[in-house]
Amino acid sequence: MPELPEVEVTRQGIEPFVSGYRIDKIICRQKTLRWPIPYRKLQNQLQGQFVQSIQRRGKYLLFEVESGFFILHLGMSGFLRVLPEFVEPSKHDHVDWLFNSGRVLRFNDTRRFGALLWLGKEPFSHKLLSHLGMEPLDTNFNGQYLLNKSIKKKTPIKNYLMDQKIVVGVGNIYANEALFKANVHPLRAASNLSLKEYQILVKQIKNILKKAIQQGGTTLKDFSNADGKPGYFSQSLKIYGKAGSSCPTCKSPIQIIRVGQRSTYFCNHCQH
DNA sequence: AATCGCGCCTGACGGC
DNA sequence: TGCCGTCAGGCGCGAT
Repeated sequence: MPELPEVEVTRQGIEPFVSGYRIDKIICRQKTLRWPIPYRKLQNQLQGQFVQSIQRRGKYLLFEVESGFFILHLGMSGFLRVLPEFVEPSKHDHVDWLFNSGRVLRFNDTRRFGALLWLGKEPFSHKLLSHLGMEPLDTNFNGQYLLNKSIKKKTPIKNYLMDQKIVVGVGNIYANEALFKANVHPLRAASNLSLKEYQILVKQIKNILKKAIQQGGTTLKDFSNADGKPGYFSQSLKIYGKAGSSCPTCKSPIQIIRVGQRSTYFCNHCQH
C-alpha cells in the first residue's frame, strides 16, 4: 500500500531510466483506472517527447515532458517497474511507456484505484493537487502548523493525520506507527493535543518517513525485475498489523479498533 | 463548514 | 467443493 515512502522510493528507482529519455510510444490495455485514462490525449502529448523530470507531490508522481505534465497515482495496489525490453504483459499490467533506450516503464495495478491523467502546463492548479496540504518532510511542517490547523477539529487525531488537506503522504500504516511512537491515542480529538504533543508527533512522523525511504519502503520493488519483495521497513513496524501480540515497550497486548473504516492498532497502556 | 460513510476494484482467507 | 462475507484502503464525493 503506497504511502509517501513507497511513492518516493518508486520515484528514485525509476528516475535514472526515465528522466532524459524520449517516449516513443504509450500503450494502454485498460480503459479505466480510478477514472478513464485519456489515452488519445496521452498519445498525442507524449509520443516523441523527452521526459524532463519526475517529481512527487504527496502520493502523486508528476512526469514532466516539454508540453506539460502527466500524473500517476499508485492507489492501493499500483506499482511501476522498468523492463530492459518489451516482454508480453501479465495480468493487470495496464500501461507501458516505451523509451528510445529500448526500456519499458510498466504500470501494474490489480485493484485499479490508481490514476493516470494529463494535467497540462499548470499541474498544481488542478483540483487534485491544489487542495493538498504540507509536505511532511518540508522544514515548514512543524508542531505549530499542526496545532493551528487543528483548532475546532473534533475528528480523531488519526483521521486528522491522514487528511491530505492537512499533511500529505501519511496513510494508514505510518499514521498508526507515528501515533504509537508519540504515545498518542488514535481516538484523541485533534483539537485536544497540546503544542508539545504536536511537536513530538511531527518529529516522529519525519523520523519514520525518512527511515522508511532509506529502507526502501514497506513494500520494496526491484525496479529492474518483475518481482516485488517485502521492503526492509516492514521489519521496523512496531504496531501495524500486530493485534494481539505484545507491545514492544510495555508488553501489554496490542489492540485493534476501526477508526474511520480503517484498521487502527494501538497500545492502550502506552498511548494516551 | 465540518464530518461521516459509501463505492470503486480484485484477491486472499475463513466459516459453513 | 463452492459460495458468501469480510478485509485490504486511498480518496473523491454526496449526504448530513
